Amino acid sequence: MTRRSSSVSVTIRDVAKKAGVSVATVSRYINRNTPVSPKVARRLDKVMAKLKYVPHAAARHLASRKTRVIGLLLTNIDNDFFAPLLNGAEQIVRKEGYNLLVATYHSDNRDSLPPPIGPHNTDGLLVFADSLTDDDIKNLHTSGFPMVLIHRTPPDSLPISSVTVENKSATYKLIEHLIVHHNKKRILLMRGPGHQEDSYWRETGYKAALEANGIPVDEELILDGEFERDIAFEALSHFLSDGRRIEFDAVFAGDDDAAIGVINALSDNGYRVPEDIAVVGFDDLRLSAFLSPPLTTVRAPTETVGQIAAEKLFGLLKNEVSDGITLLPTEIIIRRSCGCDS
Amino acid sequence: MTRRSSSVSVTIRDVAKKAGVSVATVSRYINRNTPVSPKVARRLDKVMAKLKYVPHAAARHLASRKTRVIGLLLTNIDNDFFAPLLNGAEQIVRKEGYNLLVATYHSDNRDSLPPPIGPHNTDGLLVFADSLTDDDIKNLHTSGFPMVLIHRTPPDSLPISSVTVENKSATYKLIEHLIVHHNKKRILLMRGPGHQEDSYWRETGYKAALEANGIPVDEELILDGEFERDIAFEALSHFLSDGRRIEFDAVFAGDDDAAIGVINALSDNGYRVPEDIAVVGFDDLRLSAFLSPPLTTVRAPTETVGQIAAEKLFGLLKNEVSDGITLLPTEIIIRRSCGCDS
DNA sequence: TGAAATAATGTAAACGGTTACAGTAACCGT
DNA sequence: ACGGTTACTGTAACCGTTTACATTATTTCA
Repeated sequence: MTRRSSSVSVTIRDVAKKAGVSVATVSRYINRNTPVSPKVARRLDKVMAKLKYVPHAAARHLASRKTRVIGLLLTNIDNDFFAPLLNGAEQIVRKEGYNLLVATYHSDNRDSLPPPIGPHNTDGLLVFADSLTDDDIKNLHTSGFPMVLIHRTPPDSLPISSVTVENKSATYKLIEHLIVHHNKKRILLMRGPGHQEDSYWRETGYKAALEANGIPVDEELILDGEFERDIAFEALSHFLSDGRRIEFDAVFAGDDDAAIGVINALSDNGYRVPEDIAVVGFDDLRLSAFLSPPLTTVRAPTETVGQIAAEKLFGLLKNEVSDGITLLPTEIIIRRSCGCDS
Repeated sequence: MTRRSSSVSVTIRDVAKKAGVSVATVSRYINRNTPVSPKVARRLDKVMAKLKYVPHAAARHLASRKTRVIGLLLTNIDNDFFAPLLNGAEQIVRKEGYNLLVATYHSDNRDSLPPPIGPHNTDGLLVFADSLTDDDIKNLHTSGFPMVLIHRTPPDSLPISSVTVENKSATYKLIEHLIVHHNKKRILLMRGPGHQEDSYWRETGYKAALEANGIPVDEELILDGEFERDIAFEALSHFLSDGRRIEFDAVFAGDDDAAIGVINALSDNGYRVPEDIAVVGFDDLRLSAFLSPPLTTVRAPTETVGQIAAEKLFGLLKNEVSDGITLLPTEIIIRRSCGCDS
């Protein structure tokens, strides 16, 4: 027994020597890129098994200039929205025999460190929303680095692959449902994060629906919910305890996570949902059907987004050309929080 | 403009030449391990910024024999249980300037590939439950590879760090609550995955509580829920539609995810929760307080588990000795699904 | 049968860093 | 003024693969 752990120190040379061939042959057999005689193949199988040889990833990466790793850059993890996204991406990555490096970062962090993942440690990047600035994205793109954007479109209409979901018309339908089926006229909006596209298009859909139905947009009914449960809770609680007592009869929470905060704030203040105030969300999280009341929302195919984004990235790695932006359809899901009894 | 992307091909030698120093000096400055004169330091800062130099991770790994990556091996991702775990781990990993490689694997996959992450591409591993077999773990341990187990204890009482949560006494209290406060006598158990320790201890706690209260354990009241919503739903639906109509008045679902399946199966079959059947879970997922009815469960500090596990792993990397198994406390959370009106 | 084509293998130079070892320059105390 | 520190800096070997190129063994076919 030597001092060093065997599994870490057995190299391709050990295998080559023991099998009586050159390292090149071993390498070729491992990578299956040049045929090797059946005799040698069998011998190598045995030797590698006996020695428990595992190729050293870094050496491989250095020599081949491929990491066999793809990176997923998120703005945050602690939100039930991200689990299906990650899951979808991981499925494809695993199927392709790659590894997945997951990191959180936000383009606001300008002062601090550069993104922890990029060309130096991955073969390609899945970039969620505002995890990177437009400039970061442009730089990566001009350097030819494979990348697909998630829930955002490319800056300057650059030909960068992107997959996102339809926000505006789904929101429009959702708000119109509130107006025509439930006769709501004072619908409060919990806006999402400032620069996020989902946020922008949902707000646009909201305003379009109001206007199309002759309801003026009242800026006093627009709060910042940031697509986060706690922030939405605080924002609405503050709004409710504010002396001004502004009337409203429904809330579009921006997303389902914020909707939970909204429902909480409402019930803490003695409002019943949906009898007093209707609440609707967006995303259709796994939990949304099980809330009390079950949440009327928009179904976004988040796991599929993760899968398609990863598939596109692998397409890029295989030198296929970027196929532009994929907009996945969404559908409104009527449950009880809007006042329906389905 | 050259053909190759500049950001990928600028090496430490380019920096050294342009700054008029040797590559060793550049390396030393980057790694801050040997002091460098202030003059040179300033020059290097400028040159590296101008050239947009980013050290090539693989080359670094190969030379230093450190990857600055830690691996998280899960059995699956698509369960709200894993988001906080991942989040906790990622926080610590980021704080330490490391990267996180996430993979799913299961020790059942014996036929197929070896685990995608290990000594060849990480400096240490966070191993969740049964993602690895006992043998895999023993091998890694004898080779001296840093590793901390999550939600499982070491095989053969080996001195491997481990962090998990208290299952048995919490379950005991939960079941006893059903018996003494709600007078339940026929409590159905949805068992978790076969070899998982959480599963074992929860079943043990369940049986101990029944016996301590003079209720015989009835194997007919034990179903396999696998800690998964859909499986629990199917198992219970099948049980209910089975001709035998076995009586029961409460369900311990094993975990909260399964509890959702249980509640669904029950209401699909015309039972009211908790009036007809009480339901309790385990984990206290983010969503559990918002279910209808709000779920009585056990709070497990999953995000903290992720943090502590990662911290322990970094301790190991800094050559601290394994500090054995950490058992985090759990507490029962009474809400309405057990029949209480809190 | 022998030249040409084909298949399998070997040799050795990268890949881009780290670090042991060996210098050199400046400083210090006597 | 000089030996001994101290503080940086440089040279070059090495980390474990891949792969271009060279070489050898085996077929193929006129």
